[in-house]
Amino acid sequence: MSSTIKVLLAEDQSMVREALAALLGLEDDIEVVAQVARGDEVLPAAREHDIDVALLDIEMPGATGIEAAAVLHRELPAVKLVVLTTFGRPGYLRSAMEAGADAFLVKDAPAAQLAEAVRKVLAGERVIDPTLAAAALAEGANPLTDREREVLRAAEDGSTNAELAAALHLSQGTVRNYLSTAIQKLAVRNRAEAVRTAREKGWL
Amino acid sequence: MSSTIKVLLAEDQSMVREALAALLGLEDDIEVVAQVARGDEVLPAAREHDIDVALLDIEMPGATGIEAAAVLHRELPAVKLVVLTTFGRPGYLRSAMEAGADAFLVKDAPAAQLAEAVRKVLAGERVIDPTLAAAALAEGANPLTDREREVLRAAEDGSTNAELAAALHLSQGTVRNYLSTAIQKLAVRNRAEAVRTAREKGWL
DNA sequence: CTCGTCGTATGACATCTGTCATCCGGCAGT
DNA sequence: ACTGCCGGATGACAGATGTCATACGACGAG
Repeated sequence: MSSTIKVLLAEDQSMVREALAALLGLEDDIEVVAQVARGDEVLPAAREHDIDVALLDIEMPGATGIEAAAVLHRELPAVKLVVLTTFGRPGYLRSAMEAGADAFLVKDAPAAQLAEAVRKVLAGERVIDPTLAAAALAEGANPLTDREREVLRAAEDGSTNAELAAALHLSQGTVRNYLSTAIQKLAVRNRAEAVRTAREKGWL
Repeated sequence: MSSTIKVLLAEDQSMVREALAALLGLEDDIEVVAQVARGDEVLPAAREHDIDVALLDIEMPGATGIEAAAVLHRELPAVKLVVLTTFGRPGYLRSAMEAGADAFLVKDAPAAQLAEAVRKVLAGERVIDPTLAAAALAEGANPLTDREREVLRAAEDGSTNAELAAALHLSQGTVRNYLSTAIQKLAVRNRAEAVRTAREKGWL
């Protein structure tokens, strides 16, 4: 091994981030050279530190790990991307791969897989949970239009049609139409279930 | 230092759990002697390993960290309890303290606080984020009755009144009454918002 | 014993939500 | 040029939801 693998770690929960850093620190060939807590701090930190691999949590303020991955892929294509998430949602996997991720790990996988994944992506391999990959393929693509997603996202907190209409500059009837079509596409019975299953599939 | 502090670590996400173990492993005076991934495995593991401190994540299958804390407090009162959670919900803090927790940490606190908390609880101190403590006190107690909570919990996934009535062996009208009073108590405008704010406050 | 609260229930009413048909303008394929 | 889809809108209707008054038995506090 010529020199250590330089890793950027992006994860918003300090305790988890520093714990993961400690875990990776146990590996002789890996060095965590930068840590950030927000998605929008990833690119600047990556530029500053000349890293080999970026380890990105999806759920972060500022920008999601997937958005950060897309930016890194465009701006620093040599950097390998490992996306890490609590939720093994097939839609997340799909978006992550589209954003140029080289590996996709869920946090309830064994810890040993983390260092493994870092080494493998650097060797040019891709690391993906086969079960999840199958699920992502089986599920098909996101059937929702942009607007439908927007309305669903806005409806998540329990806003009424009137509030949604005001917030999105739409008529109340249009809001209901979008929700109605979304409900049908998702084969559920009301907006709450629609929001739920769309989230679950990673389609929001 | 007479001997090392023996810690049980309960957290369902392997990667996080093992990372936290690695973090604690860096401390000379602390030793993680047992790890479990489910709330209902806490007591047996604690019995087997003769531990000083239990570190309990709240969000776990089997039983929540708070439930596990209550059980440990009753069965092994000598064991100190550190409750750890992603969500700094005041209601969680309240329940954790009622369950006999000695420390309450949120995962986005600095990692150093974890080892600190372990040492402090062993020394008989209590460790609580002052901001969170203030919020818990300011918020007052949970105003919802048992049944209202049950119905709200059941309504979380978007079930209709008919489904809720069937699931809870109630009449449809009664379900609506409970939801109505819950909505009023929480000062919101529909069940979705009610579920949301109740969750947020840790009242479910 | 009485008062308040909880769990449960009903009926009536007003409003919100979900569905459907229908329409328009824009834009991408063929 | 035609077809189809998307974004946007309206109106009508049925069904779900939220509110309110009211009722009853159980139970704990006073």
